[in-house]
Amino acid sequence: MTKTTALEGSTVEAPKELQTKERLLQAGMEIFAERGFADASIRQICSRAGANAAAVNYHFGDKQRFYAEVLATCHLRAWQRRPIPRLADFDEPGDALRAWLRWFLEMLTVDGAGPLGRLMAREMADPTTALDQLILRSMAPMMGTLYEIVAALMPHRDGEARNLCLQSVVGQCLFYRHAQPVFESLERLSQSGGLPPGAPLILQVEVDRLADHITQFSLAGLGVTAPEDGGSP
Amino acid sequence: MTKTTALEGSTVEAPKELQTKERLLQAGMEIFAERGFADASIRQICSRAGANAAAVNYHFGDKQRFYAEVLATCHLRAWQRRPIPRLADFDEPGDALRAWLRWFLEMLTVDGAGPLGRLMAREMADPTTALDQLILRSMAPMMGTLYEIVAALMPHRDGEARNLCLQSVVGQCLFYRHAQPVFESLERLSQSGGLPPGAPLILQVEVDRLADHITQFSLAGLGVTAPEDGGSP
DNA sequence: ACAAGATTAAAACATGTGTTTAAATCGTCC
DNA sequence: GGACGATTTAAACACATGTTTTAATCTTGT
Repeated sequence: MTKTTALEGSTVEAPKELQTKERLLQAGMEIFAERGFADASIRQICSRAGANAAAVNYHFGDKQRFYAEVLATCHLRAWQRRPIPRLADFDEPGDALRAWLRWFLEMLTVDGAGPLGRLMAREMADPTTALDQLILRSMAPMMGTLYEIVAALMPHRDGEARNLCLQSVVGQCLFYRHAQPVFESLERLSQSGGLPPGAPLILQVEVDRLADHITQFSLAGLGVTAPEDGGSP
Repeated sequence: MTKTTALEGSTVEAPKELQTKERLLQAGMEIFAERGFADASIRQICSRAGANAAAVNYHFGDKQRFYAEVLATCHLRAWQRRPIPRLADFDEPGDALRAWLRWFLEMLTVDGAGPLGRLMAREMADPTTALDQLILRSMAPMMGTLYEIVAALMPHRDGEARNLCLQSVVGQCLFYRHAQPVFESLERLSQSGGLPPGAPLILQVEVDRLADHITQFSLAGLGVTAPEDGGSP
């Protein structure tokens, strides 16, 4: 099926073919995440990978199939780096919710966690033909595990109420991915004194504090607990 | 300052100059909203406006300044079509929150309400040089009015807690703009039977139901009320 | 009616894109 | 060592883009 006819049983640990293919995938993840599918140029990707401009077309066929493979690689590595927390792993559904939120927020906003979050956001902003694949492979399982947690937290409500609450939870997280450019622009504006005095300054927070806040806010919204009054210790 | 040296005191109600300039702005709003700044081509915009390919450069200088003017026009028309609900207009802060949410959701997701919501989302997904302008002119006032409402609803909390809650409220709304392509793709997938049986089907809801849900969820999250148990009548 | 200026129109320019082609290079096996 | 296939390289192709240019057309004031 595949075209790996040569260098199959070689004694060398890292064959050259996988070398540049791997470098292309790495560069593709970076640049597709930075610039999006349309704005990322094959020449730029090949340049960062230290390969010729025709390397992508040789190894992957065309830009679209290369992009699809980049998405698949992203998904695979993100999920094997840290598996998604499931309801069955916890005694209390509230703990499962907090763990899920921490996992989701990290994937979305922490750069070191891989570019899957950025690529998902880009695919939502302007979809390509690879959106269906991304939904089936990445998004649906994430939402499925969260739905189990939400269902355990509100067992007496019907599916539509659960879906609305699930979306309220997910929306709070997605905000911190989509608003990142706004944060940066606000920081820039506030340094140059271009902000009106009355405007409330929105600030970035660490993932742990975010997960704690969204957990409390959502548990209250779901009707599980009354929100704690604390916050400033 | 401006270059309107001719046709100034004409008796004609709709001078030709404003005709094509207005048509260009209209087509620009549509196509920039559909395809984003980079992917929208000047030729396509001029074609939809029934103008020559050089019309944009003649009337606005270049693509960037044209885009900035489109954003400004969008903002102006969206806000004069329906003013933003303010805290002072309501007796109860909860009513103000519900009205604000309804206004924000409509701007974000209802096509007839103008393309400002789409353009804001696009500018967040991959920013251009016009993001600062959009923040100062459109986003900051929206968030300012919401902050007043949130502050009235949680008078005993500090600014950081209020900001976190504000972002939780905004995130729930933004979800329904950013997830729209996912909704459409899910609908397509479910019709072709490509969805696994266990996957929870996320459905679109009307703006009024959304506003009600987010109001209840958020009031509970803010610690104002315990969420009602009802939902299915 | 005429002339001046604003507006349109068509064509060309420079540039960047994805992709293909053809030759050169490399690695491996007989 | 030499030959064969996989890989890399450089060049070219076809096309789309934003912008500029030049001439034509329209509008208006006198």
